Amino acid sequence: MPVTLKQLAARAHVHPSTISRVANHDPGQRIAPVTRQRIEELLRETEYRPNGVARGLKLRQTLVLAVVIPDITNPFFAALFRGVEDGASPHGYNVLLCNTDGSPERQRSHLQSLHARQVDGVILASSFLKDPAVRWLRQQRIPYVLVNRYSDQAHDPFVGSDDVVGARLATAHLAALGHERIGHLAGKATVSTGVLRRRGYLAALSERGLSTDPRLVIESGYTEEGGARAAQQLLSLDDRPTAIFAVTDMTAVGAFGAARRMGLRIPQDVAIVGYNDIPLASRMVPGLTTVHVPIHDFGSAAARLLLEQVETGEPSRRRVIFNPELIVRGSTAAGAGDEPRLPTTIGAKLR
Amino acid sequence: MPVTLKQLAARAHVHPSTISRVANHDPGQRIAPVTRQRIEELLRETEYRPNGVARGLKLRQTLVLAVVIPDITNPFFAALFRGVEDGASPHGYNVLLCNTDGSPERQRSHLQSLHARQVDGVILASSFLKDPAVRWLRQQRIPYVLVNRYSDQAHDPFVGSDDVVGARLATAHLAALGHERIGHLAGKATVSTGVLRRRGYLAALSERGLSTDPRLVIESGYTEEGGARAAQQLLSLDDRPTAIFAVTDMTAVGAFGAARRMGLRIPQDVAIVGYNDIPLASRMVPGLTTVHVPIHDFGSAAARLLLEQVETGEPSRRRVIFNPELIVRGSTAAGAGDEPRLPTTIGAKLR
DNA sequence: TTGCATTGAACAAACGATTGTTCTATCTTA
DNA sequence: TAAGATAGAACAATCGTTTGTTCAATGCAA
Repeated sequence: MPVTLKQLAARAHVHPSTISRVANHDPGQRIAPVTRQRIEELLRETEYRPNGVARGLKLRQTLVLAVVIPDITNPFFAALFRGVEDGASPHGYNVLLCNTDGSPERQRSHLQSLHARQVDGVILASSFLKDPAVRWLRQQRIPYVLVNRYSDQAHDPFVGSDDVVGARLATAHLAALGHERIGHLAGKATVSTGVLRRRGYLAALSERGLSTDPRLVIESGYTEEGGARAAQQLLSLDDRPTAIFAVTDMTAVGAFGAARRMGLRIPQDVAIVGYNDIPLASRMVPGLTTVHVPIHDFGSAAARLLLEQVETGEPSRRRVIFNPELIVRGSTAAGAGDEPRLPTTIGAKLR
Repeated sequence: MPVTLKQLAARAHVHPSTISRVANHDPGQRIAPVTRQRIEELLRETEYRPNGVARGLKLRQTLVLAVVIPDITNPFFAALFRGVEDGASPHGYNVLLCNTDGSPERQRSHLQSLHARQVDGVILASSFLKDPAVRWLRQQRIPYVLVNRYSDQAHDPFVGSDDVVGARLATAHLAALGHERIGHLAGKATVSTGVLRRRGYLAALSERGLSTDPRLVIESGYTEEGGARAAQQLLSLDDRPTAIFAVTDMTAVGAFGAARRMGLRIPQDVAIVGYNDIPLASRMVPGLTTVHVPIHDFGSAAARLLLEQVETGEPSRRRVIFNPELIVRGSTAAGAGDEPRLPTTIGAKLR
């Protein structure tokens, strides 16, 4: 068992509060220099560390944050988590990770558990539009930040990118390549990214004067399996699209698989664009054209916004929006672009 | 603020301990049925949940576990974490995630922080051979389980596979294909997987009567960048190897990139085998031949072993060893194997 | 020498829950 | 009816820290 204040107090023949004050450099109370030195020596010697649980109870601050996401095996969320940890860890915080698999019930139950544990704040990347869980967080006065997906309630603190712009970028790119039938693997109507990226897709089409055949939009969700299923459906149409904009890279990966299984070449028979630019995107063959967003920065920015609230005690309504950026790779550029463009310096970050 | 026992006690005109006993179904004390009902109704109505921090302090049990790994963006560790969460979550545990980036200092500092937080147990997948941190865990009587890597101290509880067998499988496969110069991207000499897989590699070579040219073994570490660097070095030799066994899939992915940049075809010019069978392996083109281990099961088995210790209060020395299994894909099988074999049913798990 | 600051440390009350012990009615039984 | 058993609930200590308050001892000035 770790040493406690009381034990140290006994050894030093002082009151526990005196030890506590020395350990915390309490500015409000004078300690005799000689006593201070004696106690500091003792603290070093015994490697005293205050019990975090007791501290949490007394101070109502646990130094624990939580990240709630659909699934950590999705590389997007893995990178996001690293961003959060890298942002929070230097401030002494530890981070709990909760996977919801997209289930509102699991999200709800995780949040309740986190609340009972008195975590200092929650970073939520699995929220829905009009999510009751978000209302609940607000009601309970639990500091929180929404990431990537927002809930359409009055100004939640949020970190993400402009999904409409990103989706328009992707779709316009396909149109510029001459594609006239462009399909969309859509996210869910209950999730902001689903709605907004679909909106961006439609906007780009109408800006180009292209028809918006509703059969070209199929809901795929956000998994590889969903992407494969939806892409297969799309590519089985009589007049199948020659290009597909997928709501995320993982669904695009599913589309890759489906196209391959159907004997279609990428990009000659069907061009594919994803969203997020996860590390996997650049490693696909051909490389996946996608909309780059700074995933790691999402995480660290969210951590900043959250810690801000924790420290001030005030809820924030700040939003941090990053600019999405189109990265063109082989999955849309025929010919030389068939292979991902590789940097010549080994170890350089692939895009 | 969540409602407390004291507040409920005031509302129900009873003592807090009575509420606590009802809430916990305390078998040691009789509660009048009428009182019980009244209180149960109150608990439901107010959605009372005991404060986890206070509970942790009193019971010396926080219902929090921690997973310590090098890097969650490595798909191997992401899958491992899911296994742990899936194993621990149904028992009411939340899980902290700590990334060390392979640094012993960061590992050490994380463990100390976790100890101060009184986590109930630690799953450590970043340990070194003769790791002082492991000794420390043992000394502090913190329940722990080592995963994937072991530390060569007396029988730590451990979950993993037989690395020598797996590496021999991989290397023998290459030899059976006729390769005579087989290189190895080796892990570190300070890590069990590094030592054991190298041993398996050497064993397979000598069993086949193949020479063991020391220049064919280059330490790559466990990152993609390290794999790329080491592979480039290996493939620049005058008489370069025609096959490479990489210590992990991520280093194999690095080797893929290096080979490509050097204009070498896989598997015609150089065959590559990895280890772990991360999801990415089956998506490479060509598919990566690799040694399959049940990563998710590693995690859930580790959770089981850990909870066992937590609940009995006794340290365990149990070891769970899974059988590694060779998965042959296009990166070693020329011709038809050039493309990964894809299942016909969409949504089936790719191997 | 008395009185009053000032210094330095002890005291004590939380934080919220758990649990062994004690207390007070009510009920049995002789 | 008095004594003892029993049911049901209150009491109180505890987990380890933090922090406002009190207290004792010393110093200084009048």
